[in-house]
Amino acid sequence: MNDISPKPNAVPRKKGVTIVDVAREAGVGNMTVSRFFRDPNRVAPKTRERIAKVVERLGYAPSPAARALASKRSDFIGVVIPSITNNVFSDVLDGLYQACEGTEVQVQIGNAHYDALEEEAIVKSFLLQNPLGLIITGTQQTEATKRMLRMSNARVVQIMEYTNDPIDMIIGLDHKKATAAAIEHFLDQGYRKPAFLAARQDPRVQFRLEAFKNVTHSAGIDASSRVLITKDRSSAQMGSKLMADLLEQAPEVDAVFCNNDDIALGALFECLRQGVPVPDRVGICGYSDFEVAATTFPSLTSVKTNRLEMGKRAMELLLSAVRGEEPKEKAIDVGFQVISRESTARR
Amino acid sequence: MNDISPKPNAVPRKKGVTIVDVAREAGVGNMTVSRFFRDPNRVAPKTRERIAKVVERLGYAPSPAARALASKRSDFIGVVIPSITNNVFSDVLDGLYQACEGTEVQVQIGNAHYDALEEEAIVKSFLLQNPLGLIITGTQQTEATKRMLRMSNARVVQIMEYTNDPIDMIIGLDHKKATAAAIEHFLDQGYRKPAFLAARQDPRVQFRLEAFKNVTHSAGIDASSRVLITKDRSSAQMGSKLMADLLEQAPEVDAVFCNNDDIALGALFECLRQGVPVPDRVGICGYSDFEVAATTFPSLTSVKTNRLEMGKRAMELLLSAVRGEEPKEKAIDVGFQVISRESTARR
DNA sequence: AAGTAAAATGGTAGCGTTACCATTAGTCAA
DNA sequence: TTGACTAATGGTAACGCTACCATTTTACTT
Repeated sequence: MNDISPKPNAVPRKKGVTIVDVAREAGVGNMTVSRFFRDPNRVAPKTRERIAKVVERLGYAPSPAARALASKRSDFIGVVIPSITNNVFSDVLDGLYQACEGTEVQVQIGNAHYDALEEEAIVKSFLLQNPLGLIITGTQQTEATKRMLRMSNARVVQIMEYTNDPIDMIIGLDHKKATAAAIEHFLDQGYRKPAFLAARQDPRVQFRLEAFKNVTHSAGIDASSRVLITKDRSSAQMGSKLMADLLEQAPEVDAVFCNNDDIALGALFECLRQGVPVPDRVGICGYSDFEVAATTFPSLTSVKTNRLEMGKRAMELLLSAVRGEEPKEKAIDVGFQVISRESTARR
Repeated sequence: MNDISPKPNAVPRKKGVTIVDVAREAGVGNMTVSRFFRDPNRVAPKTRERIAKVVERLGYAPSPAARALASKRSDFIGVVIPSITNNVFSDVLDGLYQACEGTEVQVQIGNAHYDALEEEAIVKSFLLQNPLGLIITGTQQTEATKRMLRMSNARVVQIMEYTNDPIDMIIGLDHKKATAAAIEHFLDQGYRKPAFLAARQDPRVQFRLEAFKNVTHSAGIDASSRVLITKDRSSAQMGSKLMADLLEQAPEVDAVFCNNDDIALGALFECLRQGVPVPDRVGICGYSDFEVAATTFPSLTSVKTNRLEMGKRAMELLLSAVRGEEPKEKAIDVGFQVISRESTARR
């Protein structure tokens, strides 16, 4: 454990106005001032006004640390995601932040790097601080992580996936269904030799692969030689590389399902580079529906996963649970849409 | 101010092991245990070992809240950025997080939405918590913000820009120089009618525009009719739109400097769509050098801004300052590189 | 062995708030 | 007016740690 603590010579802050000063000036007890902040309508309107004035004049603001210590509760929400750079999560984050704007909650982000043990360590460190709640990605936590979360009294929202057996609450989508819909879209368009490109890091790739196998199998198609999965992280460059490999290994391919839009983007560029006509010779379907998908040429069919909404609702769910309003639904499916564009519009 | 505090019926956490328990079990005073965590080599090796064992056995971990209250100092670092979804910042964030991995600091992110007043509010709320330090984007803070920062005793690192007059410390690059280099690259390639596409939200656009004007002017070029700036946020779709507008308004254009790679990507696709040959008819240069730039077709010339490094070093700088090691350099220029690729490779 | 400086340790009083309960003021019906 | 209830308020003891300084050990000289 690296020691980051400031050396004794580091300057501490000046001391400020405390709740006691406010109470004295306003001619009330400190509990009343405390209440004024915690639950304003438990203090009489007149008193409220008086306190407000003093607070304003003195520039008082409650100390989060003292609050946390006295109440054994801090007002932050820990968010555990597997990557900060992956666009998928920045959209979710955006939603999370949007939903807690104007509230007093603080958000703290932990980056688990697609590693369940790192995730466990982050959760442990978060729980130590008695967070209001935690938001955590997926359902593949270690047993120890799940146990800690269950034993703690922090509320927990899992995101990105959907299951009816959440640790506490969950909001996400069914990646199998979403993938199945995409593959069926290929079949509808007359594609018969689909491929599957992915970066292994994301555990949700597994679900999607399963769905891919199921759907192709029921359609009497053997696509097993067209499944390419790298263990590197998802990126456009990796998409190009996978596409190049695919065209070499399985030149018969006529449709490519990419596990993320960056991979799809790379695949698309590789086709442009090699002069492979899209969508006629090869159809391409991405996953996530990044903003860029609508503007590529040809524009990119993708599975929209409503991440902004997911983030927003996850935070709302958590906040309402924290407030004591037990949500009617503890598992929410935000669904998906196959956005059909030019890259799969075979004539 | 929205009231997020849990209602009285919300469950507080179970009480845990305290420093006193550890001290008792280890047969030492609590100050020694406190030291054990704050500054291990101020306690004798034997004692240290004894404490370590008890800590392990009891599963003790210090309470951040109590620490913060008693020491008037908390161990978090506030990061203020103008957008979470903009890839530019996710790279910086990644660097920041990398650099504080393994340390005890917590990172808290505030999203200022490209709004100086919102930024001010965030800084205020951060300072209330006596952060170890703050990392803040750019140099365009309000006067009030700057004053608060100067008066507080939190260390501050500004990022993204470079100036020799930082609030405290700064690490970034000179966007004027970087832009000038890009435009000169255009001129070197024989382009004579450059254009400037941008989304106004980012204050650094202003610097880049200035450089664009200067360089074109000194080259005896009047490019004023080829400056297109939208106030919407930067995106590939916006890039396509701007490019389409540009081709209509100023068909003579032969080179396009885009203020961000997503805009460049959109512009590139628009050219593909309209059958405008890149780089022969029009050269395109992006800014930021996103990962995708290397894999587009044609591959995209871009100004690399070393954001990961910037993030890492910003955090390192801050941490060392916080530790009391006064950095020799309080203003660091991480520089840039014009990465020349196919999109400006005119024969 | 004694003397001195440095290293190691500990006692205690806060830090600024909230929980818990007790008390006082206010409201309304009879 | 009084009783009976509710609303409003306040006193005080934690909460778990660190700062400050005093004290005790240890290490090293001579």
